[in-house]
Amino acid sequence: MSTNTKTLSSNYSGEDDSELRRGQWILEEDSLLIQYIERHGEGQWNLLAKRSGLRRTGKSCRLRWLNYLKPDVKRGNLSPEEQLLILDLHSKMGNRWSKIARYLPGRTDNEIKNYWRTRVHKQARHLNIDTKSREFQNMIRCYWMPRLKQKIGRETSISSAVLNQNPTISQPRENNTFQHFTATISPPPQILVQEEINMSGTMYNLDVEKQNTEADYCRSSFIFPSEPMDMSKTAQFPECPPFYCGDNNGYDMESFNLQESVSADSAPNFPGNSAGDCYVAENNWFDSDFFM
DNA sequence: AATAGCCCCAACCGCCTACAA
DNA sequence: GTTGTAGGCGGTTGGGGCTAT
Repeated sequence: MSTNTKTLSSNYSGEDDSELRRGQWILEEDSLLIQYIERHGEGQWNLLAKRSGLRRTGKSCRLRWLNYLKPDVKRGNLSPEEQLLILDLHSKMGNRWSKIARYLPGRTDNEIKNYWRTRVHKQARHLNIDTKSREFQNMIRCYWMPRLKQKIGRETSISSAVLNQNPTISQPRENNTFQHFTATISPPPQILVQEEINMSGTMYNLDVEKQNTEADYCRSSFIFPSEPMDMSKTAQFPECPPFYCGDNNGYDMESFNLQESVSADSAPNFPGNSAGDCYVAENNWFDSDFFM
């Protein structure tokens, strides 16, 4: 859904000048905003709203610019790597969308929040689990993230195979290879150093207010076995362990299917319950340092 | 083909904190 | 201490597109 395709509405020029406009932005408004920012820069949003000729609140102008018009805003579906990073960062930061967004260049806090509320909450709904519950968070860590890693690993091996078969093709340094992703993703600038977290072999300094129990929990060995992560092992992942892999809806989100796979009641048990621990441990899916 | 229902997401609101004047 | 502004967060809304019937 792009509001960029909208054109001047019939009643736009005829509206009462004293009234603030609301709702979808139109091309003319976008142009006005862009031109004003090109001349005067960002900031002073209330002043901008008055002087630019836009009949919008400063806040609305700011949101429109930051979430949509700013040149470096990335459009389109989140890659598996981005999804994985969101899931991981959310497990550490909680709903600190803007902070999470700093680790995903070009993605906005609103986009990440929408992703979380639509895709992730959807899974929780299907499983009849509260997203704030430990069960759901462990579901994400034990199944969802591994599946994303598996997907990333598959893509990597496929692209490698293609390259091997076509040695004349020059290898692009694309972000759809997990190795490249982990090697190049950089911590956001100007982040306060409060906590160091080793993520994918890179030390990140996360501005985490609370040293919450989730972060501690993430480090627990039964969630992340202690053996070093070997991406080649992703091929050993069960193709569809208790998951239903359909319903992609054009996104990379793997879905859980309550009926066919696992329900909240029958799910492998989580912390404090050995069944789930064993399941993960036996498959040895993670490395304890991989996302920490 | 029509339409009802669902999904996604841009945009909004209200509240909050931080900071400068 | 007060006020105004910017920015962040959580929740919500509404429109457009898609899908199932």
